[in-house]
Amino acid sequence: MSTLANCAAVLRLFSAERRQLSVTEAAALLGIPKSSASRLLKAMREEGLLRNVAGTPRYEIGNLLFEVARLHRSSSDLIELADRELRELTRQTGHTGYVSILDRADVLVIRMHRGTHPLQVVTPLGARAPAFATANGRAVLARLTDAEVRALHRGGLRPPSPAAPQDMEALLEALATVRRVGHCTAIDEAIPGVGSIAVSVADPERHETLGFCLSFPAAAVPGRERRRIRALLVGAARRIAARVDDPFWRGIAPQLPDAA
Amino acid sequence: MSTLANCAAVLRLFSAERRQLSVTEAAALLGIPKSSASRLLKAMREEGLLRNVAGTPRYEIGNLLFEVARLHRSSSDLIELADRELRELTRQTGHTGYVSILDRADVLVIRMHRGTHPLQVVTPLGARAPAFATANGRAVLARLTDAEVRALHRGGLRPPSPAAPQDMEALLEALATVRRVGHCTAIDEAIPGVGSIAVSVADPERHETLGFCLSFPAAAVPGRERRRIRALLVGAARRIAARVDDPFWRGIAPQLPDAA
DNA sequence: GAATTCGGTTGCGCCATATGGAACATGAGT
DNA sequence: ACTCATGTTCCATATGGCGCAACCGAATTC
Repeated sequence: MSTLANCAAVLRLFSAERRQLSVTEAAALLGIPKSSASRLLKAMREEGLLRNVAGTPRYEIGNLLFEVARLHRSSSDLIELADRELRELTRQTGHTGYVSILDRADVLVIRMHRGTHPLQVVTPLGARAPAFATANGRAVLARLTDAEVRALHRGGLRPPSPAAPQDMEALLEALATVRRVGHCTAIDEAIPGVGSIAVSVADPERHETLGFCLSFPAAAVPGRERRRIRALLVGAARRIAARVDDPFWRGIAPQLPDAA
Repeated sequence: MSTLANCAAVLRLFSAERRQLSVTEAAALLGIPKSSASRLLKAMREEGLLRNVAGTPRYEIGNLLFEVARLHRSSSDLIELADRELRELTRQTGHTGYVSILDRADVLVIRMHRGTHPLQVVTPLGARAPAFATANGRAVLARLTDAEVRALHRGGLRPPSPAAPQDMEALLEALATVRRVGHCTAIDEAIPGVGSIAVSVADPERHETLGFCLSFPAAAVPGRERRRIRALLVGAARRIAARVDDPFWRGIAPQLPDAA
C-alpha cells in the first residue's frame, strides 16, 4: 500500500461524525499496526495535512487542506447557472436544493440552498453518498454509458436500503428510464424518509456534468407537489441546457403533465 | 524527501493565481525530474488529492480535499465570538474584517466579512501571509514567547516590504509593543497601500488563539478614523476576553484616547 | 513532408523511505 | 504499587519511490 494511499485512507476516516482521530482509532480502522499509524499521522501533521487537537494527542484536519480546498474548482459557469436556477426553485418550493458532481461511484455535494419549509432535510457541503442510491447520482450516472457505469461499480453495489436499486441490472434499468424522461426520483434510498427529485446538465465543451435536485420529507409531499417539483426542475434543466448546448435535453420529449 | 513532503509541496504550488498545474510546471517549480513529477501527480490523482482538468493532462485540486476541508475546525466558540464582534465592527466602520489563525510562521484567514466601503481590500478565505508582516499575524505572535517566535523563524525573515520588520530584533520589539498596548497596526507591509489594525484573543482552556482585524486602504483612512477603529477593536477584544477568561487583556491598561 | 521541439510516460536498477514487531514511556485509574 | 491503555521509539527488513535514459505522440517549424 503506497504512502499516498495510506494518507488518503486517513483523510477518508474523517467525517461529520468523526472530526477527531486518535492513533489507536486510526490503526484499528485502517487495519495497520499502531507504530505505522503513529508515524503516518505524525508525518501528515508535519506536512500540515493534519494537526493536533489543542492539548491532546488526537488529530484533526490540518490547515493546509482548509487552504487548498478553497482552490477546488467548485465554481464554473455551469455550476453558477445551476446554482442560480436552484436558488429560485428553493424560493418557489421551500425545499432544500443541492448541486452535486460525480466522484468515482459517489456524488459529492458542492452547493446547497436551504429551504424555508419547517421540516427539511439537511446534507452538508462536501458530503458524499453512493451515486446509484441518490436522485442526483442517478441523474449524473445517466450521462455515462452502461459500460462506464459497470466499470465504476466493479466491486458491486451495496444498497443502503430496500428502496435503492438492488443490483446492476436494476440500476441500468433505472438509468435507462432517466435517459428517457430526463429526471430521476429517489424515495427512502440513501436516507430513510427522504425524497429527492433530480435532473442533470452537462457542458460538452468543458466536459463537465452535474446534477441538481430538491430534497424533501417523503411523507410530507404528495404526488401533486412532486409533479410540480419535477416540472420546475425539468424547466430549469432545459433552460441551462439551451445555454450550454447540452444535446441530452434535446433528445427528451416534453412530458405530458401526468407522465410518471 | 518523503512522499508526504512531496505531496504537500505539490499542494502548496496551488494558489489563487495558479489553479491548474502541468507535469512540466510541477517539475520545474519543485526542482525534480519530469518522470518524478509525472508519477507523483498521477498517484495523487489516483487517491483523489488531485484531478485532471477535463479534457487536458493538467491537474487541479481534487474532490477529496474539497470534502475533507469541510471538516477543518474553522469554527469554535472563540471563533464564533470573534466573528460576531467583527461582523458588528464591519457594519459600523464599513471596512473589511478578517479572523486569522497562526499556521507555522504564517497567518491563515478563516473568516472574512466584506465591508461596505466603495474602496476595500479583499483577501480570500484560506489565504496565508507571513505573520510577522501582518497586523493579525503580529497580534497572534505577541501571544508567544520570544524564544517561540525565534523558533518559528529559524530560516530568518524575508520582509515583503520596507515597512515590515526588517529583522528579528525589530520584530521582537514590535511584539513587545503589542504586548504592552494590546493592538497592532500594519501599514504597507504585506500588501502595498493597505493598512490593518488587529487584536488577538485566546481561550486558555482550549489552547486556542486567533487574531481579528479591520483592513482598509491606507491613504483613505486618516489618523482620527484609525483611532476609532483601534478603540472598537480593543473594546471587542476585551468583551471576548472577559467571556473566555483571557488573562492577556487584564494585563493591558486602558489606553488614553491619544495613546499611539 | 520531414525534422524538430515539447509535454508527458515508461522501463529498470537502485536506495532511501516506510513498515511492523518488540520493547519502551507515560498517564490514568484502582 | 500495580495494571491497563495509548502512544512512541528502536531496529532489521522490505519495497515504494526515485531519477536516468529512452520513448511516444502531438504540435510546430522549416
